[in-house]
Amino acid sequence: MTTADSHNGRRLTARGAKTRTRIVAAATDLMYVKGVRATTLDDVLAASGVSKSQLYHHFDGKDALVRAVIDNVGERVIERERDALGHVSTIRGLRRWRDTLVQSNALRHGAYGCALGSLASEVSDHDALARQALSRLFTEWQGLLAGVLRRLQDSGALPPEASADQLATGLMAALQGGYMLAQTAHDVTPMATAIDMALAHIESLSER
Amino acid sequence: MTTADSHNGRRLTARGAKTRTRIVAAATDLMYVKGVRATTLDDVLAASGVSKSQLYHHFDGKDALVRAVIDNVGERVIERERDALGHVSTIRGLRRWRDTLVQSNALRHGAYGCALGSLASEVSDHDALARQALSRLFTEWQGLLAGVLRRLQDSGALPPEASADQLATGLMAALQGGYMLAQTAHDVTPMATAIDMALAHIESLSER
DNA sequence: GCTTTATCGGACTATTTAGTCCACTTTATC
DNA sequence: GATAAAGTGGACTAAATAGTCCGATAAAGC
Repeated sequence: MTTADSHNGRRLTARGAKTRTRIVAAATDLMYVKGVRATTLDDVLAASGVSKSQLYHHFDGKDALVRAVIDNVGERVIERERDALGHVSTIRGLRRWRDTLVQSNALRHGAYGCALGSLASEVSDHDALARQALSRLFTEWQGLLAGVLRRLQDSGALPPEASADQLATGLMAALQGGYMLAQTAHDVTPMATAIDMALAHIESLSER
Repeated sequence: MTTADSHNGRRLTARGAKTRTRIVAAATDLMYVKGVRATTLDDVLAASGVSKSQLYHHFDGKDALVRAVIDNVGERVIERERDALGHVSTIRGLRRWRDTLVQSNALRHGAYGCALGSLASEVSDHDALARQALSRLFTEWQGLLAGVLRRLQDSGALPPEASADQLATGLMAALQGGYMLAQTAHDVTPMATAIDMALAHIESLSER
């Protein structure tokens, strides 16, 4: 993703790369807990212990930094989900995936929501490039879910006439909507209930 | 809801009430399309044609104004949903409700999301009072959905052992998650798919 | 009418925040 | 080691923005 760095063709020394990473890491954390707009560049500077000129040396401005954060969060989420879903081929495996997400969100009482989803709702109506990047990430994530569903079909645990893509969309919506309700209620229960309903539906398709 | 007005015990003349309404209406519109944080008080002033002293005369500050906007949006959404859901007692009625929401959102290519959901994700990590107000509104909205489901149970269209409350939570999550995915993709399809899956699940419970 | 209170306009202040600039240091390359 | 480019610190600027204040008008209550 080249949009995030303001100096594409430039040499980047190990020292520079390290600073850039520090900036993005600090911005990622801050924007997750405080929100994008509430996180000021000075906040990022203070948290990363970097000077202002460095930030503008590595990024064209706040929007570019936000896009770098999106890339960073996206990479981490996709990697996490690839590990969690890449080889799942049973309903039970899908339930274990659910348990992991719910328990991890329960630790914070659902307070911060989904790392990607929070970014999406905050950034969508401000920066079209960022919105598109997030859209691609959601698509990729959904693709991982669709892969699981197709493996279920291969093993006969899900009828072949079911649309894996549509079910994946529904499952992702349940997950994201659940995150949002949990965040608003400061209670993880609605998230768990929502995913459970989606999984129950998928499971029920093979029992008819 | 008394938290929104800074002068609770005070007299409020018809003129004053009108001004207050104008302010809230303008703020509601702006915050829906621009987002809460991106909407400045000067924006609200310009859009409502009101002076700054008036805004501070009626509200303690921006947070109080946001809470008034939440009350306003909440009232309108709940009233709309009460009209749309209050007497629904069939699956077909539920599908008509779905069609209305999807079509209305399709007009804007899903660009702005759910009026309540957008507020929720933006405000939750900043103002606890606002978050709680939104949480109550979601609960009330879900209650309307649960009412429909209970009427389905009364008429035998849904088995009595199903939990109307949990299904309502799942349906609301599908709706909100769908709104969010549609907003990110600028395409209403994922929202339609997500609600359809939730409705298919509800429908399937009576066919087993 | 008279008094009080609500309503109003808009200039003003203080602060925050994104973004600029320049002198200086480190690192890579030949 | 000389030179150029990357990296760095931090003061500075310009603009945006929340919030204050005061003088004035309109409305209400007696």
